Order: sequence, then structure tokens, then C-alpha cells
Amino acid sequence: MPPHPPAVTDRAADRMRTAIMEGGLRPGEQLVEAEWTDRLGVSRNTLREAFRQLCREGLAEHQRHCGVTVRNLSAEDVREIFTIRRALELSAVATVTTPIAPHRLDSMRACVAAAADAAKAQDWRAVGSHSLRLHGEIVRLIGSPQLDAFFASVLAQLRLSFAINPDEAAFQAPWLDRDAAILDRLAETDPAGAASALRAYLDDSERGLLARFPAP
Amino acid sequence: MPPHPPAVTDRAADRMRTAIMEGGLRPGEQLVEAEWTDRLGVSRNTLREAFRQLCREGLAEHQRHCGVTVRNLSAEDVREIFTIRRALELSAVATVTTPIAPHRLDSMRACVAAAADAAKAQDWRAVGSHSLRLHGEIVRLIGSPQLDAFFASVLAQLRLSFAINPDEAAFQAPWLDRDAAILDRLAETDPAGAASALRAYLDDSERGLLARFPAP
DNA sequence: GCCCGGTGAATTGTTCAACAATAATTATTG
DNA sequence: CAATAATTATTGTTGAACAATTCACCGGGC
Repeated sequence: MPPHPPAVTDRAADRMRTAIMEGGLRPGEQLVEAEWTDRLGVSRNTLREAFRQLCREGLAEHQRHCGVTVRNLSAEDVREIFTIRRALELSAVATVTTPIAPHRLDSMRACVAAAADAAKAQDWRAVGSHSLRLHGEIVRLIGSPQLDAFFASVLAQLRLSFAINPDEAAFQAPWLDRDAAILDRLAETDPAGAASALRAYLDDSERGLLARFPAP
Repeated sequence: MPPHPPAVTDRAADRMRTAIMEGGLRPGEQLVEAEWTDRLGVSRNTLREAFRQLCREGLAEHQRHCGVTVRNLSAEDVREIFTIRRALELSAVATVTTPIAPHRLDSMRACVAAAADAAKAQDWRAVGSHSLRLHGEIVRLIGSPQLDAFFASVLAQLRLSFAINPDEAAFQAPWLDRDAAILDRLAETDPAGAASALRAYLDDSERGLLARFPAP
């Protein structure tokens, strides 16, 4: 039997999280307590705890007496996300001095394959998600669950910034091949090659995302 | 005027955090809600939120229907902490390609000086805290507040493991000089030298901490 | 017309009390 | 003594209440 039925507060947080990710909520939009207690059918205390979870994950922001709003990333925030990505993903790649465990490679290849399928189906949102999942797998090479959890929340924030722009198609397509290339280098136990490909990838990706913000 | 009086829940979390850190609570000890609502004079809801904060920081653990306990680190946990330290601190050191900003250097030197003072005063707990503060400053070189917050919680977990052993004197003393040496290399903008010194430092420190656990 | 302060509604912060669900403990039975 | 049933303690969740704060609205003075 399952260890425990999932907690009510977790289910509430899940539903709000997907609501944010699916784009039903705009960045900066306020999350009013009364509204969501009705919609989710949970008590205010439980809901507030769910809010706190979202804030902890960087998907929402809280200001005392002013409530919770969907996080609205600034250019500075995007830069920080990529600073973190560079630090962690490059660290991870550097640890690949011996061949990667087969099951790890399989997980990574599955991400790329899923992204390719989604691209064929023109589901660009899914493409982005699967690509980010691959990069989560890369960080897993470091071998720390705590780091994985932290990085997952960082990637979730990045996905949030995807939601801003409408033309995801043009944005997502070119990156697929580069993901695959990085993975190939990793499979060949070529950390230096993977690192340089990854660094270029991150630089370009950051540039592309920052271009959408009004010039400073 | 100050932006806001601090939230009740934060003050409660603070008091419990120091209680844990000062060693008043042993690892594995259970934190009963009723007991702490009395001691802190806050409501159960507020207290539960404070509990969750501690869990998020890795200072406590939560199991559904079984309450919250003070985190009890295993050898595996210590290994993970050092895995994270290696990834982040070495990443940080690698970013030092241009001279470090003077105020940053000042903060770091202040940590070493404070640790030295504490050593003179035989306050070994303080020595450990200041040394860890230095390593927190190192990670700040990366330039990400989110990463800083995450790393701070990792260091707090490590401090928790210090609380286990009684003879902190023998443990803390030798590391002071090595901290200073690493800082010198950083001040000279010598990332490679700092990296190798830091790597050796972390390896030795991890070994020393793991030695206290029963052999596998 | 526009700035200014005050009034009141709406929202959030915190507490309290109750009940349900689960785990731990004790009592009971064979 | 072992296994099981009943009891108790603790946590999970809810609902309502009240305080504190923000915000929008409104009227008066310049």
C-alpha cells in the first residue's frame, strides 16, 4: 500500500502550480485567498501553506499584508538563473571523468527523445519542459538530492519566463539539436567538449531570453 | 521607519533554530507541538509554519502524522554536504579571474579575524561558525542570492553535525591557517591555487567528520 | 482643478477551538 | 507470552473570530 495519501496542502499547491505553468495566470497577477479557497475547496490555513510552498519555489512572491502574486521575473532575475545554471551544470559536467551509468544515460536520452516527439507534434511548451528536464538530469550527475531539488525550482522559474512570450516555436526549435550534441559528448565521456558546448548553449539561451526585455 | 515588524512565525523559527544550534536539543529528538506552543507563546498554526521553515533548512525532519524531529545526520548526509560544498565553492573560486571587489575581501578577512579572536578565547563553537561564514562569503562570489540562501542552509546543517561531537577544540584549530591561506590566494587573484588548496581542505575536513561515524 | 487627510471596506496576519485521521500505548484475551 | 483489540496522544484540517494593514473612495481646502 502507498505510504500515505498525499497531503491536502500538497495537492492544493500542485493545482496552483500547474495553473501558473499552464499560463492561466499572468505574471504579477494577485492570488486572492478567498478566491482560491473556494476554487480548491480547502481551508484558508491550508491554502496559505500552499502559497508558502509556491513562494519557496520561486513561482510566487509574498509581501506582508499585500498578499501573494505570481512571480514576475525581471531581466536581472533571468541573469541570476543563468548564473546558477552555469555554476551547477558546468560543475556537473566536470564530474564526468568516468563513463556515466547506463541508466542515467537512458533517462537523459529519454528527455531528448520526448522533446523531439513534442517538436513533431508542435507542442512547444512540452519541448521546453523536456529540454529543461534534461538539464535537471545533468545536474543529477553531481549526486546530491538537495541540489537536485534546488535546481528543479530554478528550472521551474525559468519555465515561468517561457510563459511570457507567445512565439515559443521560433524560440524552442533550434535548441533541440544542441541538447542532443551535449548529450553525445557526455556519452563519450568528454567533459571538456560537453562543457564548452554547454557554455555556449547557456550563453546563447540567456541572450535570447534577455532580448525580450526592454533595453536597460 | 522599518518596513515591517518581523513576522511572529519568523521569530518563533529563530528561537527554535538557536535552541537547536546551541545544542539544547539533541539530534533525533522530537519537537512536540503542544510543548512549543506553550514555550513560545504562539498559536499552533504559526508554530507549524515555523516547523516547516526549519525542515526546509534541513535542520529538522517531518514525517506525516509522526511530527517533527531534530535532524540527525548520517555519514551519507555529511558526504552529500561536502559534495555540495565542492560543487559550489569550487565554482565560486573559478569565477575569480579579475581582482575581487575590495569590500568583498574585507568581509572575508573579517571572518578570518573573528575566527582567530574566537580561537584565542577558546570559543570553538564560534570558531566553527566564523569559518563557515567565510565559506559562505566564498560562494557569494558567484553572485546569486538564491544560491547564497541555499548554501547557507547547507552550512547550517553542517554546523548541526558539529554539535554532535564534544571535543571541538582539536577539530577546529588546524583549519584556521588553511582558511587564511585560501583567502590569500583569492586576494592574489590566483583561482587555480585557491582551488587546489580549497579542494584539499574540503577533502580533509570531510574525512575528519566522517571519522566520527561508526565504520560501515 | 488638484492636492490633502479621513473614513470605511477589503484583504491579510494571527489566534483559538473543534473534530478527523493516524500512530503509539496500554489492556485484554487466548 | 504472543497476538489482538481498545485507549490515548499527537498530528492534519477545518471554520470562525478578531487585529492589523492596505487600498479606494470621498469631501474639504487651496
